[in-house]
Amino acid sequence: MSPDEADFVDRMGLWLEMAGGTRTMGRIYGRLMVCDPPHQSLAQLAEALGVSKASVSTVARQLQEVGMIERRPSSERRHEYRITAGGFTRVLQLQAARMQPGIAAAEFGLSAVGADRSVQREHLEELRDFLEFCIRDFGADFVSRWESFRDGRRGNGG
Amino acid sequence: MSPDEADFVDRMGLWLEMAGGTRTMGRIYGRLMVCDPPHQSLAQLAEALGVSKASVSTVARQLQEVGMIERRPSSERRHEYRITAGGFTRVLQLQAARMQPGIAAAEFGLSAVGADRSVQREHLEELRDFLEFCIRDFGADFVSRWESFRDGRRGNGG
DNA sequence: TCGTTCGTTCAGTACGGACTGAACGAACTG
DNA sequence: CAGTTCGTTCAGTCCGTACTGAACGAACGA
Repeated sequence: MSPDEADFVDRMGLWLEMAGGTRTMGRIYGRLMVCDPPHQSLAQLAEALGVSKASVSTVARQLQEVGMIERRPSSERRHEYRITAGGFTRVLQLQAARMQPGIAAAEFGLSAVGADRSVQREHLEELRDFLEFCIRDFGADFVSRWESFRDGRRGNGG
Repeated sequence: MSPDEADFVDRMGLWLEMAGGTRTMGRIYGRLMVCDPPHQSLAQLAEALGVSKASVSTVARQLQEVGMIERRPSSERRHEYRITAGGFTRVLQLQAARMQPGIAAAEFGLSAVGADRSVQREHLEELRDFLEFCIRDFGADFVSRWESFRDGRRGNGG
């Protein structure tokens, strides 16, 4: 791995760490973005990144569970990890799903504050409505908007 | 504070904790959503939530910095904390701003991988384009979509 | 001026989680 | 069958951070 590639990998690690993930998660994803060939085994990732196989095993499964990377068997025991195309949209949708408990909390609050407290009820209703809107807006609408944006940019020549 | 209100406050705490924040942050915000009157002093919040003034001081400032609550002076020294109407949209926009370093990382990666590696360049370009799209889509477009959704629901008597 | 109350700050603690090393089971090679 | 490699799992460590208690500065009432 060239120094610039290693630098990129570390930047991805710092970025994902700042964005709420872990550094190793970002470094694994960054490595898979730039490695040649674009698929790697778990041991290769651990070797290239200088982290333990245990970390890669754990974190790679997390990345796979959220749909950021995919793992396909090369031999019976060995696996190849690679980037999932368009995995970002899935992450956004998973984030949207996290908002459901907030809706439940807001509705519970509405059952708790009493009909006479209009200001408090408005706060609760606005939270509930906003989260419902987010779930809807981050669903199919978002993906189609993203695809049209991407295709338009590609049509213009990157 | 009624038991149901306290229950709501704790649910908000658990929810924000799950969503990446802290429990106290969610509990303070939940308390401000349902308290009567809808504005409270720092000492009142600490008393009602059973946490130290130090925590409330720190966390309330964080909530204020991201625009979720506002603090206005009641006397010279004393302050009133209250919910900021529509504070959620600001949080989303702050999240969007966090994507900028990812764009920078992707562009750095593009300068590192060489023009012959098309697969890797596509990964990097897709990340860059996706993040740029998110920043754009979470901007004014998102707010206007949310406002029309909210007004439509209010018009229907939700 | 003095005492009280309110909010901030700082050192310390306690808890969670990211990461590691080692042990283990499961497949290829001879 | 024995030896090697690969991936998973688990106990343990280490570090960041959420939270507390106490000390402090700044404003009100007397």
